[in-house]
Amino acid sequence: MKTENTIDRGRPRNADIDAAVMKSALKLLRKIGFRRLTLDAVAESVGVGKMAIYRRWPNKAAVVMDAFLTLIGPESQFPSAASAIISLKLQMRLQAKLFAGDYGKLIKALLGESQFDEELAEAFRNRWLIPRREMTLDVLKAAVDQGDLRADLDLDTVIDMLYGPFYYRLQLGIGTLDSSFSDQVWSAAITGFRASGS
Amino acid sequence: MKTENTIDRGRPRNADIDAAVMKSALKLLRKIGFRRLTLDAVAESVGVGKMAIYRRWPNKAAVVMDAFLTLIGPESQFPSAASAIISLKLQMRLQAKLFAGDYGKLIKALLGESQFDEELAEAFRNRWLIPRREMTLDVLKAAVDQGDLRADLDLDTVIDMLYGPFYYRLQLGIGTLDSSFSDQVWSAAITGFRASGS
Amino acid sequence: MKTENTIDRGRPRNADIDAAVMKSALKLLRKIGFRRLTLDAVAESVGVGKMAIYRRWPNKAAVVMDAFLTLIGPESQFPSAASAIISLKLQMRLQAKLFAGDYGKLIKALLGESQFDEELAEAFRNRWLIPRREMTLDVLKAAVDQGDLRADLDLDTVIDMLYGPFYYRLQLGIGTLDSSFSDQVWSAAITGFRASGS
Amino acid sequence: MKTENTIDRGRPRNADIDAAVMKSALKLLRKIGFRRLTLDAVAESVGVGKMAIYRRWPNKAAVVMDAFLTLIGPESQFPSAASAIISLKLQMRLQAKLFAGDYGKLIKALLGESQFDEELAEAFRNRWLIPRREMTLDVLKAAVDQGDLRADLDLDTVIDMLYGPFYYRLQLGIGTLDSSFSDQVWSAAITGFRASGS
DNA sequence: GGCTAAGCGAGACGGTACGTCTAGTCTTGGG
DNA sequence: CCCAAGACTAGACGTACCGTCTCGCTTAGCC
Repeated sequence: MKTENTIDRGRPRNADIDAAVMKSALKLLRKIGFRRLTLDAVAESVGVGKMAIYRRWPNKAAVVMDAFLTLIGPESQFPSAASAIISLKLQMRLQAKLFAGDYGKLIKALLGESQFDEELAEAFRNRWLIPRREMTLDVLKAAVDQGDLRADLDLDTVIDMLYGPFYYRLQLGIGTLDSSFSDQVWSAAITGFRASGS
Repeated sequence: MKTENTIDRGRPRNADIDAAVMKSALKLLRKIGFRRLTLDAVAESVGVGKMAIYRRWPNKAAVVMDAFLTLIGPESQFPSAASAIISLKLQMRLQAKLFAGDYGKLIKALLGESQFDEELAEAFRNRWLIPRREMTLDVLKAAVDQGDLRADLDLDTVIDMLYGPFYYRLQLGIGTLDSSFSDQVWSAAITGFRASGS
Repeated sequence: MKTENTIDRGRPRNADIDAAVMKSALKLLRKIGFRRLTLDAVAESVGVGKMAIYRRWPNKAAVVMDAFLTLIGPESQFPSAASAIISLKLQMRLQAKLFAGDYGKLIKALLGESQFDEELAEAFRNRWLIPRREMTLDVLKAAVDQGDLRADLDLDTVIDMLYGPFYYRLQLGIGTLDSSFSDQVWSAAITGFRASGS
Repeated sequence: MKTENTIDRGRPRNADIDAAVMKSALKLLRKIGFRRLTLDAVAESVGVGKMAIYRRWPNKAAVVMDAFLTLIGPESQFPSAASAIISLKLQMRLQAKLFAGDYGKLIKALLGESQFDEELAEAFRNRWLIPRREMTLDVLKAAVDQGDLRADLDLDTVIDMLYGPFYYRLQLGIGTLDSSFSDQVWSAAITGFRASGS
């Protein structure tokens, strides 16, 4: 996707720096939070000039976002299960667990910062949100095929109802995020959207 | 609530300043957003010293939050209707409309900032969220009494499922916030939580 | 001359800071030189924010120039003597001594920096050079009246010939700056410019 | 001086680069001055890597100094004349003209920068100043031989008195640099240092 | 009517991070 | 070994804004 049509000239960027910066950023992020995290501190801890960072990312938020997405990329796949809705249920439990832990803090911070930075928001949407929605969409379609959900649903709205409550509790700081909660949301949704006549 | 046990001495505060500051803050907020809004700018535009502001509010976020709450306070009441669930449906439509407009931007900013400022988050919870949840709770209880919702529900979770999707779409910047969306969420929830046997 | 027609409003500047900054600047200047002197270091050593400095002076050079001029202001007066040319001779010895010491370093740096900063150059001219030239001019006029110098001289050029060699040796780093040198310059000039017919 | 005892191996340096770099450096120097001149800019304008420059000169100042000296090298020789002091007079006029023009600016900048950079100062002394002083010294000795100057003079000081005023006016930005000024300095000096009894 | 306490406009203050800039060095692939 | 390109470290720069403090002045209520 990132096709550079220019030939590679000059000293190539040191890929280790990318990784080291993101790692350090995540570490500091967990320790002191987004606001108090400074790129000066990151640069110093990595033993790198600030320019090496600003050459790669436009600002602090972008660094952290990239770090987060790189870290979390492979996780939160849908578990395989007997039926699509069971797979969904299990995945929602994982999400609850994820949100309740350290990742939750990261998401809080990044989503918060995204409210003020459209680029960041876009990165969050494109690299975190949409891929996960796509996966969910596939599962929901399977559930429709399997006769567990009605065929006339707006599946986007279904997704919003399934996952909205997670973000809500995470951001608003109200209620708990555990599998009990997750299961309630799931079962209510499944009941509400169940294939009629069942 | 704000019981001052000291006798009022000295020059009393000029109440006009409170209003003017909040008004100016809201105006700037809409124009340039929370981040780029400075209290210096507010103070100057009002023709007031910064101290006059900091005497009234502890920080920038508090000013904006107060402005927001003062502005929005009377709105978003539950409309009266034939049944509780219909009243709920109408209120959700109002909420969708609210979130889609200028208020949505304010909420975005304040909720975003709340991720980094616990005091702000608390103010948001106590002065915006909880009052509205209480109202919703009453309506839901009425709906239970009226036989439209099962009696064994965790109503807090019900609220999360009803309103979570709104915040989700607002914060994530995905999808639209209109009465069609609102109605879908409502009807799915009502179906999912309907009194059994109906 | 510095008549401010605006009424004094707001918190007045703390005059101690002016003095402390200049003092610290001079101290650091002597220790590490102009180039390696940073206003960050000055600010920190004084326990002052950088803004407090930038509010008073536009840049590093201005701080140092001001410090220098404040420090040196009262010095290098013409000593009284039997005749004008003797007073001149004594003053030139003082100047040689001045240039050979710490002040010489300051002047080197400031004059060097002035080559790149016209404002600075102007300050140097107006607050250091011209006052001293005026004094010298008076002495030279007296010497003319006393019959020790011809009356048809361009006294500005005389001054250049008297003091040019000092700056030359200071800036070029060639030769020594002592009273022997000073006396040679003086006697050659006096001989060259002596009233004719002697 | 720069005797390399290693056999020439590998690709030979491209001699065109030396000239092109110095030319570009001079051009930029005139346009934006020493301070704002960057070797990055020079390298780019010449279409050369920075290393090609740093392989040839140790730093920015050296490049510019070299450019200046290469440019100015052949000029400002002593014109031949009937007597040594007349030759001196003519040369001083040339110097005045030189200082008043573009070369003056270069010298201003280089001498200014020399106040902060000992290497540069040394280059300036060794490659500009001293050669010219040597030439002047020869002329002054001839003048002594020809009976126009006393034999007991410290000729170094004589040189300082002859040329100091030029640098003084150049650096301090006071007075004009023309042949009238030059002649005044010359005649005063000649008179002051004339062989006694003449 | 004078006293006292607090409010007020203005703006200085310490602190802190920002993102930019440049010097001089290093590292690619290729000649 | 040279070259073009450009990444790299180091570190100062000048700006911005926060929340606090201080000045001279004003405005109330209390004695």
